[in-house]
Amino acid sequence: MSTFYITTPIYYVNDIPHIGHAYTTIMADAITRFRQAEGHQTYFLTGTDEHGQKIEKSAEAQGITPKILADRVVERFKDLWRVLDIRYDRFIRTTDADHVAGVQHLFRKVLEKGDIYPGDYRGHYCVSCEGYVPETAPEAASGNKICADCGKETELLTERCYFFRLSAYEERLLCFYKDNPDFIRPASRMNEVVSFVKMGLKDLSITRSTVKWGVPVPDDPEQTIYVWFDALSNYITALGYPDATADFARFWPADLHVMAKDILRFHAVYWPAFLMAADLELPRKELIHGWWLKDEKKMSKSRGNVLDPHILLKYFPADAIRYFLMREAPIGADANFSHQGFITRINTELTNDWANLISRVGGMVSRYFSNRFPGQADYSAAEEELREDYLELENEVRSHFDAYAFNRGLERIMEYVNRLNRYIVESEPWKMAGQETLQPRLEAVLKTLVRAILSANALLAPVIPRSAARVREFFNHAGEGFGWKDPGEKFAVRDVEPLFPRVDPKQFFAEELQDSHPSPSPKEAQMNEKPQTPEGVISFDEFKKVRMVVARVVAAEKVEKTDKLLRLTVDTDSDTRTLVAGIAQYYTPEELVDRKIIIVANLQPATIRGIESRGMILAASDKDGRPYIPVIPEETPVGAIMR
RNA sequence: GGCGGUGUAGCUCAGCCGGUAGAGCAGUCGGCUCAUAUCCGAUAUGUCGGGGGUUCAAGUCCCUCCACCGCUACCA
Repeated sequence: MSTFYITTPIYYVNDIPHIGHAYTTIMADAITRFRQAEGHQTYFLTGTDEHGQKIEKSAEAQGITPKILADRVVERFKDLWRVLDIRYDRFIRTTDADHVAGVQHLFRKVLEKGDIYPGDYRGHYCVSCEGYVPETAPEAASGNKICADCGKETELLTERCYFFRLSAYEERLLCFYKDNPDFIRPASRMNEVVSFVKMGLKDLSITRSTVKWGVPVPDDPEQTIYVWFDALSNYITALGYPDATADFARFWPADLHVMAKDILRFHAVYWPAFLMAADLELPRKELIHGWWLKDEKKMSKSRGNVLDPHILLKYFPADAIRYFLMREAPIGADANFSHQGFITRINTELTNDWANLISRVGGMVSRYFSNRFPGQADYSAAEEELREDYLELENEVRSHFDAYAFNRGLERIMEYVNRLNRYIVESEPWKMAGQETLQPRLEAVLKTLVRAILSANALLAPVIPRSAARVREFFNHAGEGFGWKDPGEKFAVRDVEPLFPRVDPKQFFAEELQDSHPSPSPKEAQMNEKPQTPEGVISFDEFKKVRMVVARVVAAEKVEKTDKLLRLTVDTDSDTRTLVAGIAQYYTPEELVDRKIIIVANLQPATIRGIESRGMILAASDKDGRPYIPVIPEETPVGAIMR
């Protein structure tokens, strides 16, 4: 029997589960169920990443141990997976003893091989946050980086740690990508990976002495193993690595790692390199999906636009959420989540088309045959056509699902559902009902509909398993595999109950979005007929958000190795700040010094050419992009606000 | 700047190896009554981002420009 090993990332317990976690996990679950229906023996792994400084600190803040903190969050994940009908084989935690042992073994093995070596890590360390900031962080005038969390300057720190010899794997990785062009799906992501590796790989520091909450380095208890070496290893330790367990032999290498695009590099570059270093086989494929956006923006805790699946679960069954997420988003692209879109999709496709089809067919079988077919059906070409259409549908849907294009597959299934609804209207069974001679025809029509429903139901089952099981119950059919369903000529059915009760959009928006979602998207606001400023017009309040002040240029210099950039130091009265402007081709530093200009003072800082630019200079721009800096009357005080 | 992607009906998107535009939703009109006020049919709207080129024929190939997005070591 062929096997299929699939994983989600392990989720960081610093965050409580949200729709993004749900998306990845539902996708993996649907794929698992699909592979099962195809006859594969599957192993589905998910879990949590529990180590690291953030956990250490937030546990400290709550006055509990990191493990207790993790235990609590883990329960929330498991609860959500239970509610969403996620059927995993193992929920691994990086604090599991076998994982810890496995990571240590892996570390030791690569160390002995020589691809892990001790060295010094130099980084920009934030004392108050007790952590390193990334190289991409903005830089202060002193040359030190600025910590994104607290805004304080960092200091350059050197600490002893272990490095992984990632640089040695550049060629081998590129070869691997070349030989396995399908390794990363969708293909566009593969290009990103290849170009990243081609730019050159630096060795990776994989341990920390500043972090205590982690897997200790074997024989060097001062050090703990840092995030990625620890976390990625879960995919093999879950199967029993380093022991030659039956699971490991049967399921490794993984057939599919599913993840969101933000952790692509770690899975597509670091992970294969680690495995090569350990002489292990590489995963076969990695499926990268996009993000769910809210109001066109990435959901984030700080933005407060995170979508909690529990709100939807109050109104809709888990299958509705599963269906929507799989149906709505194209394979690798970001998708926008809107409640309006959600309700419309569920009400039209699942309620009106699919559930109502089942309801009307079930109703007729009950009324006209008392739920039991006599077995005297008189079939015509129309019924045979329905069967043939189904077989064609199944081929297409399976190949879509095989390519993980669930949106396409589900779309095709709905076409078939529409086809069935049309068939009912065309055959007009209610007109046959009263006529004795047409009973065999009526039986043929309804039976064929039940068969078609059961068949389509099997295709839907990986995505909406719970309602699929109910449909099987309604029609007394146990088989979960694919194919044209034939329960026999004399089969009996049960009474059918509503599958996806209609949710009234008005009620949903009135009750739910008011309390739980203080800022509905513009579209939804319009649905609620709230007043809106006309397109292209901003309100006075919106205008007031922009803080423009008069500033005096204290110093100006060209940014080295650029043609267009000037680095300006300006005095705004309340502070002195640096900003970068792309005006060097038209203005010399000399003519700007001491001049008064207008700057946007509350613009989000950006790092340009390694310089943090806090604000932007206001200038008119002609169609060629040439800037014209307005002249400010000499007597204007520095710090004056424009309005 | 480099590499990649996207730009098609009001909205969300299909359109493979080129043959004079499609679906769903929303809108309008009509039909049915078995069904969760559900279903079925018909129907308006598009210079397929702009410009140029190849071709008998181009959303579909080539060039170029614009906008937006992703990765990345630079024009806020």
